[in-house]
Amino acid sequence: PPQQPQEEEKEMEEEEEEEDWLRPQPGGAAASPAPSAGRRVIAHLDLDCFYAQVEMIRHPQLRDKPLGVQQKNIVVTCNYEARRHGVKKLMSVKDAKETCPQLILVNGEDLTPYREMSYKVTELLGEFCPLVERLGFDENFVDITEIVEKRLTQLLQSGWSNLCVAGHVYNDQALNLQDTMHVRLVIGSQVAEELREAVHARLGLTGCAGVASNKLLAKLVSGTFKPNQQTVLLPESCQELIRGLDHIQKVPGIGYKTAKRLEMLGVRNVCDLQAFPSAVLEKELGVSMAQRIQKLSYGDDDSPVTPSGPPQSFSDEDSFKKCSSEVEVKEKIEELLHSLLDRIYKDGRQPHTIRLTIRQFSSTDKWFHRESRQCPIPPHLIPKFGKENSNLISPLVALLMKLFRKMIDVDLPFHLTLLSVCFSNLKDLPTSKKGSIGFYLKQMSPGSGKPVCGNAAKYSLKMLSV
DNA sequence: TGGGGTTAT
DNA sequence: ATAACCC
Repeated sequence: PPQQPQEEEKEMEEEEEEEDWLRPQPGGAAASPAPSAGRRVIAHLDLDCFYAQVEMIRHPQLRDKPLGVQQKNIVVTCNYEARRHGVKKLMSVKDAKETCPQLILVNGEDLTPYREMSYKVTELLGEFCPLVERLGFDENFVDITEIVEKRLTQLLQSGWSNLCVAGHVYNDQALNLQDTMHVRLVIGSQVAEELREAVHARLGLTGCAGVASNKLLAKLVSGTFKPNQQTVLLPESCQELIRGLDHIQKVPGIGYKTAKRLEMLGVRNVCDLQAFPSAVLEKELGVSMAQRIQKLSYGDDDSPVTPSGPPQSFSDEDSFKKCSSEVEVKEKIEELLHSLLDRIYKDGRQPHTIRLTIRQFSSTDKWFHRESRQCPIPPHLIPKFGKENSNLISPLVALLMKLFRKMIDVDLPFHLTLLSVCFSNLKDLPTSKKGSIGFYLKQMSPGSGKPVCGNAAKYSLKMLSV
């Protein structure tokens, strides 16, 4: 049973109100807790080899065979059977076939099935809790603080009985149920297990979860036990986790460029970054970046879980060996537009900006150097996005070709290796003159019994606050 | 090395 | 518009 509340003096801070009863023991090991841990409980969910899992659902007969997902000349991911045979993520098709001749490859250049399943996962998590943030197609952060808080209250009322951690505890650290944060994180591990079970039961997908007091730590800890397992990080093991990273680029938020700049300063690992003089770092990287990444190096991350909501942009791209004539460009652009218009139609919102991106061949500087031009979509075209309108294609192609000529002098030879079209600045459909949300939600398309606007209706609660 | 995404400047 | 970051 829990200790009784201790009727001691009110402390100077108004920070802790109802939980003086669970303070760490004065004699207890006061190892370094996560800085600014607060009392949040964050779960990070990371689906196992996501594209390969989706393909195994689409083709059940391939489930027990070594399976890879191919885009162009690359095996972008593969199932665990293939990994047992030595196939790695982002291996070239040639290497993969040599490593594992029985490897079965499916083409994954069209992301539609993955995108759809990805949003199903995010929406499912959204049923548990409103604070769900997507990271790519296969990861989600969930701020489960409120769920944990509710269960903690219930637990206190109903008596203690047995509180059990779900899954692994990082570093096998012993639990101290006198510590309120330990209790919260244990409850968090139970919630995370329920999230994973729901994703598996409803969508047939497995994945890993990490539970910790912030996003950085939750993400780092989720990978400790790898397929289909979960791990909770207790604050005292924070330094072990973060210092265990062998290179600074493994810290989420420190990418390729920043890692190179840090290396030039002699900063190679997380300990180096922790110990590096702040003033020097600030002069080198700017105050904001310097302070942020140095906090990250201590496992300190106060960034909130920001609900992603519907996508802010829709893009479609294709890469190729060579595209060197205007006619070819036009053909590729038309292809990209067809699938994009379909996606935008299903979303229900209207884009107000269009962008064309290209990559020009260069022997050095292999795949950097993309350029783009964007412009507003002419107002008279915008209403046409609501309908199944193929006559949008030609004005949009014309617009995109204008953007193309702003980047490329078509009278000179050129060599493109990528084209990409992006629609952004998405706005909800204007509300009808009748004006009410009810009217809006009841709009049906002629044939089906479904609302005209999928996501617009789905996310229409947002309109109430406008 | 693919085909996506986001935010900051 | 680009550059950085994420998957």
